[in-house]
Amino acid sequence: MDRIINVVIVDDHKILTDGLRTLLHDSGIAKVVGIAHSATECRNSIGFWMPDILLLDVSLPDMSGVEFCKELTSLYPTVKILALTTHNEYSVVRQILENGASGYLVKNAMTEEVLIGIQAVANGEVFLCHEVDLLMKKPRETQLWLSLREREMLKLIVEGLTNTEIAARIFLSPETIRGYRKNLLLKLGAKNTAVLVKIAIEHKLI
Amino acid sequence: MDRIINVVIVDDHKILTDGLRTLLHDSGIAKVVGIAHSATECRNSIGFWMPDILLLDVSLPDMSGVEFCKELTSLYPTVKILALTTHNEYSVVRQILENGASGYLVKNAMTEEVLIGIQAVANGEVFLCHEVDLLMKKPRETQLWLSLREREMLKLIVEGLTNTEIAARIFLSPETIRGYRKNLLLKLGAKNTAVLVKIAIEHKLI
DNA sequence: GATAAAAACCCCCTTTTGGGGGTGCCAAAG
DNA sequence: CTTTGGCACCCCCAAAAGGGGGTTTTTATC
Repeated sequence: MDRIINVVIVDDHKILTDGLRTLLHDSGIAKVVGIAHSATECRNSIGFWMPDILLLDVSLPDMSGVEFCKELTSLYPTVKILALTTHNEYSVVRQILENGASGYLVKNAMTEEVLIGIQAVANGEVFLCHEVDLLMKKPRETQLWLSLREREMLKLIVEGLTNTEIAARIFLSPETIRGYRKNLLLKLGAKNTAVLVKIAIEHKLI
Repeated sequence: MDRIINVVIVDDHKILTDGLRTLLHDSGIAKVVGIAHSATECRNSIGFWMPDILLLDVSLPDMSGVEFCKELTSLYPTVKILALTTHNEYSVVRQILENGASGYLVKNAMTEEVLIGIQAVANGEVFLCHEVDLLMKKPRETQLWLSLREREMLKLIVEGLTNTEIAARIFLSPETIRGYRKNLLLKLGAKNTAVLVKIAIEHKLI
């Protein structure tokens, strides 16, 4: 075993991608065969690169990293995706793992963890960096997790729609929307819409 | 001229700091004499490091980068601060430059721009990366800029306080708060509080 | 086949917000 | 010396949100 692992990095921070390329190269375990700074760039070259591992940032300039992850795993099932992001929010981790990622690293993890993670994922394992591992092991009740409908509702509330507008948009009774809104306030422990929006954005629930 | 420039990096993303250290070293123009992953870490060693340039991320885990920049420039006026961050928001750039930074780089700038920036700032110039330079040159009317009172108000609104609560907190008439609230909605082009909070957070006005 | 959770719906009543107007004071910039 | 912008204040009234209670159906999961 232990042949060199081919890696592609997708992240819009050129400083990070350039630095990481050097680091991986110097490590001897992996080689960066491609770098993309957006989903589009990646889409154009991935078929040619065909890496073993794809390091993916969730905050891409042109589309949601979660969406892109879903797209990649269905088009290229042999390419393992290792999320490498700034967020350590339960919601983000869970969403990207549900969409086909094989691992999750936060950017302030140790550099060695990146190497360990790449090797683990290349061997078919699922890898979570220490910090995220702890996060996922916490009892489920303490985590913020919303149903599909609730997330949809939250998005529309954050966009500033009133109950009646939301009702018209998704063909439901305004009373139903009111119910969801109240429940969201309760679930997220928000006093009013202002705090609700704040929590939604901070926890990347949208 | 052209002696090697001593640089310190303050950023909590260890992957970025490690990569950047290698990049700067390889460039031959600068040397990383210290790395800190938090304001506290930096505070403990800066007196010993005494670099020419300090690369500073605004989103530190333990305190606001803007505050920390202010602190550093007053304590160590000879150390030039070059902000290196993810944000290209007018408000963030303006605030950090007002607090003593000598330059501003966004993380998705070209790696070469970092080198150019470091050299420029070391020569006593003010350096803005291309993207930010364009941003600052845009006519002032198109930029979001709030007065001190307005920012204070916005913070309290985002925290979920009602007009009456804010009034009680800062000893003003509830009608005054109402006036500010209306004006904020107008200035930021928000339809209601939900959108106001969203814009405030996204543009880092708080 | 029970249990639980999500989804959709309803009423009463109070508080808060938002849209529209308006006033006056003071300091800095032109 | 006038204009502009920040700051503080006021009224009316309609719309929206929030606090409290409730019901039913469907859809998983055990």
